[in-house]
Amino acid sequence: MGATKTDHFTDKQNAIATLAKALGHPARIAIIEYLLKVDTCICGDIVNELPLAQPTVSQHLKELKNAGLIKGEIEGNSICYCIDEKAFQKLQTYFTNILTKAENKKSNCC
Amino acid sequence: MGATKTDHFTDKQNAIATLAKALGHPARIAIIEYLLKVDTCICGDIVNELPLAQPTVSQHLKELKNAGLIKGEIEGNSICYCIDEKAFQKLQTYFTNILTKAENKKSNCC
DNA sequence: AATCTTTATCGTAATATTGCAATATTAAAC
DNA sequence: GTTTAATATTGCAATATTACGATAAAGATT
Repeated sequence: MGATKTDHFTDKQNAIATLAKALGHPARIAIIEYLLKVDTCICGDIVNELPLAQPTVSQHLKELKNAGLIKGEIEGNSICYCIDEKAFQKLQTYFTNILTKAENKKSNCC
Repeated sequence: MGATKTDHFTDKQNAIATLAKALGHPARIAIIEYLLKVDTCICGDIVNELPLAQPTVSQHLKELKNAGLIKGEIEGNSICYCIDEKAFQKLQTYFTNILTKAENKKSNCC
């Protein structure tokens, strides 16, 4: 035991959970926010922005990339990391949907 | 080590990360979706809906409650669990904001 | 009051995550 | 080709999460 039983849930449920999980750490939220703050995508100074050691930041970046939340392209000897809008679009649509459904229920509910 | 360094990040970053983390498991996504599906909030059969043992489901419910994503009221000898819209509102607003910012950046970017 | 039903808690095993020092890799700069 | 700079990988310790059987708690039913 200890491992998540992903095969018992739908692909959609697993997909949303994966995205949410990747954002479930303040360092990764901070990375996303930093990527939005800087003007261009050529941003090789993420490490200096965060209170974490370089290998730790690298690992967080990898997780965000695996989840599809950011894209990374090699640009010379540094790397150009970017927000991947598609993933955030998915999340936003999902939550909008939840709110709509919750609103409709309101009448016969606590 | 192994513990998240929450004190190095802003309250807002930690708050969003906490909400995202709570949704970072397919069972908890499934619970939210089930709560939306049933007509009323008096729903004592969440356990039967999930492919997990009762203590496991109870634990997931507790985590969702701690994160503020659901509310639970004792209703006789069963419990009335409900979506807490405020938390989902926060998430939706957050992602809308991210998308807006990402859109503005698009020009001078990959 | 004995029993049933529903939910929570405890204890514990298996696994995953977090964080970093040390080291590797790779391309630019000299 | 050697050094420098930026990022990735490895290995490992500390901690957290996931899952469940056993048990407890508390109101409902008989």
